[in-house]
Amino acid sequence: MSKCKDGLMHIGKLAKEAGTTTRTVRYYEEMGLICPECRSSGGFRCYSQEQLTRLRMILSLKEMEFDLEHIKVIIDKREQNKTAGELAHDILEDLNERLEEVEEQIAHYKHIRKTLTQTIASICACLPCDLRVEERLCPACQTLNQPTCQSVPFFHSPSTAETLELKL
Amino acid sequence: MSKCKDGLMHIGKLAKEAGTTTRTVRYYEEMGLICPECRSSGGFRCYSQEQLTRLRMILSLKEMEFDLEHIKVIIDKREQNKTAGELAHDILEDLNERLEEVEEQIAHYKHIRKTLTQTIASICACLPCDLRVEERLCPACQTLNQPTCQSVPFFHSPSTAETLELKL
DNA sequence: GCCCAACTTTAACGTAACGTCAAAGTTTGT
DNA sequence: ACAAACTTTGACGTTACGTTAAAGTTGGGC
Repeated sequence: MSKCKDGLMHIGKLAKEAGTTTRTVRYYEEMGLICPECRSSGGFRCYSQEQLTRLRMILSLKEMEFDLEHIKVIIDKREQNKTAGELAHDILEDLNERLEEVEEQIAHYKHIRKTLTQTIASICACLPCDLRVEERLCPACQTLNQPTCQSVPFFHSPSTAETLELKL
Repeated sequence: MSKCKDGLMHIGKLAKEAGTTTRTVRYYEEMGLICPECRSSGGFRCYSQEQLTRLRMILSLKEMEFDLEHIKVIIDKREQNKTAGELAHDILEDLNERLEEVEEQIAHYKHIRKTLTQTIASICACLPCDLRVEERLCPACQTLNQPTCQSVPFFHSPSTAETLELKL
């Protein structure tokens, strides 16, 4: 298997151990997130367990969908020689902020889900219609009330759509 | 105000009416989603109400976060001269598929939320610790059980982290 | 008819986080 | 010493526009 001096490893091993790709590791290096311990005489990157730990930390933060710029800020805080308590205080701010954003994402997608289910329901009403696009509103649609008809313009002539709220 | 012949409008008016930007409209044209009715003698794009309706439809689909390629497929279905019922059937497939994706998004973010709240809880346990990074695990952390200690490596020496699950 | 403000045109670079070649050099095992 | 497997740097592609920039067009007022 791949050998490297001193218990160090090349980029492929590092990536596999952390469950990511070599491209990702190189990109993180470009972004200043991680840096090899040294290079082999031929120029290969060599990493220690310390780098592996750091990479795993980065990936854990990425799972929480922090952007790389933010991750950089967060892991750099470790080097600032604060006490664990101070560090915890700082990091908790980031985590709580992120938590709020995630709550917003959940609310956002719930809103989309609502729109989708409503639209689906109203379009179901169009299933029995045999008219074609040029023929404007079918009688069934004409008798339906506003909310149900919101999706109608999608199927019928645009000229009739002007007076309707376009939900789809 | 801006005038254009025949009740047509230039791109700025169209964008404003639809609640978007001129750049977006031009981009959609590039992508083949929308196309001006004609051009003025000087080369300005001129749009009719029909285009406005189409643009609004596109934007409605975008609110449900369909990607543009998919939106193109969906709105092109209107031109296929099917009956409204057939069309409804087709579109419902797209909407239901999208609905499933959205459900997955919600589940995904709920998972992240869970990870975040757990991590926050465990890091709170580190708040009273006065030790610095070089000093390895503090006594308090050593006596804590596994789940609570998962976040410790972030604060302490990476060399101690090897034996712990890295959650953060 | 002329002028100017407001609008529009095309072109092109920037974004975020990598994926995916490509061509050339390195390690490693045999 | 040779080949397979790995690594290197470099560079373009992705999505849906935002943001200048430089130059041309419109429309209204005088």
